[in-house]
Amino acid sequence: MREFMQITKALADDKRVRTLLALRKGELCVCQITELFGLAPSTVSKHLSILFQAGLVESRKDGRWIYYQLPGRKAPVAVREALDWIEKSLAANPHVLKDRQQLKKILKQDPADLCKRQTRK
Amino acid sequence: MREFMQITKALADDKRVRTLLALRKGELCVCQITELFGLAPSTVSKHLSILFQAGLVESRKDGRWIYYQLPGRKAPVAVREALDWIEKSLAANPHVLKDRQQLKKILKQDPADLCKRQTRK
DNA sequence: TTCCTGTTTCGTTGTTTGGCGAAATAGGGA
DNA sequence: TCCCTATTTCGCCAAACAACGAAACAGGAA
Repeated sequence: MREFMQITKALADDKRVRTLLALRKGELCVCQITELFGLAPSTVSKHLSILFQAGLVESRKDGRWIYYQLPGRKAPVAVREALDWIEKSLAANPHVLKDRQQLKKILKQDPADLCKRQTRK
Repeated sequence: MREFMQITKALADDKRVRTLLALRKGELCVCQITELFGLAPSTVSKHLSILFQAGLVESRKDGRWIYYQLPGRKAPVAVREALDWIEKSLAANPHVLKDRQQLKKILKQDPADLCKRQTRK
């Protein structure tokens, strides 16, 4: 019950749901997600921590960079079903499609530049 | 997006999730759910209103009594998938089984008596 | 009509949560 | 070693939220 409620609470914020949808196409580092939403890096980090603790994302460290991705096939049923549910319900949503367009632009840029701009703003 | 987030927010509270699971066996009136959780009637009413606005429950009026139930087959996909997800993830959960035992006892009592006791407490 | 009662609405209170910026952490590179 | 930088942690604030009790709202019964 506790674990399940951690998932539902993690999904009760649109930024976190949109993060999961953005990760469908592959892993992203914190600064790329930060750029997508226009939030402060610390805020995005908190969101990712909540998703992580619910088991909805995994993370991988590469030097100074931390990449987040959707969990693999061995994830708990509750997690897999949740991700399927989101996918089915929102795949065609205008807001989500807009995010994907925006993400395409972000992926063309150098992540290091994104980070530098974010810390100075 | 807005509608979907209404569903996720509605599910981000364990009383509301447990309410949906309690309704699997059939409709319940407010005072029966109130008895199940030991909350104030006004609190339960608010919870049901949130579930209703998210489309996760339907209601039926019978005199002074209002019965809540799970939505029928014509409910939106996002709602049906959400209910399936909850069912699959929590059907065997100890806490949920305990609720079901408690609900059995409640169903044996006269709803009118439940209500009277609740308003006086 | 006037009661009685199941439910909802309203106003208040204490807690949780999302957001930020500043400071701390961790991991290259000079 | 000492910087530089990507990310996290911490402390704070405002908004959102769960809970309650009191009052309002139905709808049947007298």
